[in-house]
Amino acid sequence: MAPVALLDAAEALLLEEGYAAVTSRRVGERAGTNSALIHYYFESMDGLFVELFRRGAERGLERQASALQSPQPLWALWDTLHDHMNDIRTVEFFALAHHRPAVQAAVVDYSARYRQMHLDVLTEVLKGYGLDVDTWPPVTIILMMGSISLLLLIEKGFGLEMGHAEMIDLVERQIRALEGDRWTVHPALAHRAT
Amino acid sequence: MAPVALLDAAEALLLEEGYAAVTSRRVGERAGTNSALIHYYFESMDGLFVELFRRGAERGLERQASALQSPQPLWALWDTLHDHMNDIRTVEFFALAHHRPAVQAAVVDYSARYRQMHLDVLTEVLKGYGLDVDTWPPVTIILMMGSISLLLLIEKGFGLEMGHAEMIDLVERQIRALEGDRWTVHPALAHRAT
DNA sequence: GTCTATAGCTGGATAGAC
DNA sequence: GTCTATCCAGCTATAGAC
Repeated sequence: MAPVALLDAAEALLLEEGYAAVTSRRVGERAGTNSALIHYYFESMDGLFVELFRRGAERGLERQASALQSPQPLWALWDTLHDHMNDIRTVEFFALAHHRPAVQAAVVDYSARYRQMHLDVLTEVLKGYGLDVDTWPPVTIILMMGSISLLLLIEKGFGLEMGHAEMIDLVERQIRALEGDRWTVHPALAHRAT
Repeated sequence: MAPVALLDAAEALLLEEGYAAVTSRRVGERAGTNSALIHYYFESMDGLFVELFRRGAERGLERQASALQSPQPLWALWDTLHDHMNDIRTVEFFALAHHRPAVQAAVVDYSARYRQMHLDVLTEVLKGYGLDVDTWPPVTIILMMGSISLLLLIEKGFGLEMGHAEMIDLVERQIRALEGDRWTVHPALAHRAT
């Protein structure tokens, strides 16, 4: 029995029922074993949650780094952000971080690394497009795309879509103005949820 | 003993320690009584959460309606959104909604009412400012201000502020371009957190 | 209305056999 | 490594005295 089976079980529960359903008993049961193994491999539930977060964040970081090498990095970033599974994970871990300091530390750590990576790549790209970076600093473009897509996904998950079409249209018009029409979905994004 | 004391106790726990700390025992204890009264007044924890959400949402709706009557509605909206307490409430209830259908229904209901109210007021205001509403539909302005301020508050709560200064500066430059310099903080917002 | 007491679960974590 | 068994704590909800 490998610890990865426990992480997979925990992830499935997190996505399907929220973090409150991720209990040692249920994770053990879902992995076809029992709760004692969680403490053997991860010490505590805190350890399990942190490890689960790290695994997902690390995967996301690689996927985005790859996407940003696309000939259309803005389209590629916008498309990676539209991942419903990633969004649920994000919301659940934001909430978890509120009362698990170990989780909060991991969330902050990876959020900073995401932002720095986006910044490193997009600063050059946006300058290359002739964007006036004094008026529109690259980090604001990143923050806007991230915050808008997060809110839209949360609301959509609740069945609330008032203004979403207009918002998506606006963002895509801005991207188009900088980067031209979207050509193809980057291979690294081909699996993304709609 | 009035049920409002139980709501106050529940609210304090929610803001201080997150929704996981809002248990019938702790709410009763904090209100100086016991858990049985919660079931007497609210039927169940679901009932308590829904009522707590409604009370906060109703207050917020009134406060924002009042703020939007300011001579500078955009500044007023931007300022009301910068309320840290409201933000914690929002995040906690988003997470709660994920596994309490009764809470989700209330969240969706009030979110739609907020958006509609913002839209009713700002559509006229923005047209009055000469904004090109075909390029920038009012609902997109509302969604952008809401999503950006939410993400900034979440991150700030975690101690992550990379790019925040630039983002705030950008938003405030856009508001200034439409509505001029901020003059005074509207009275209805004077209590807001920084 | 408000209390105490308690039923009935479910949780995290550990001890100890194999 | 993996299991069963178990401790102890916490939860929601209800019954019944006052």
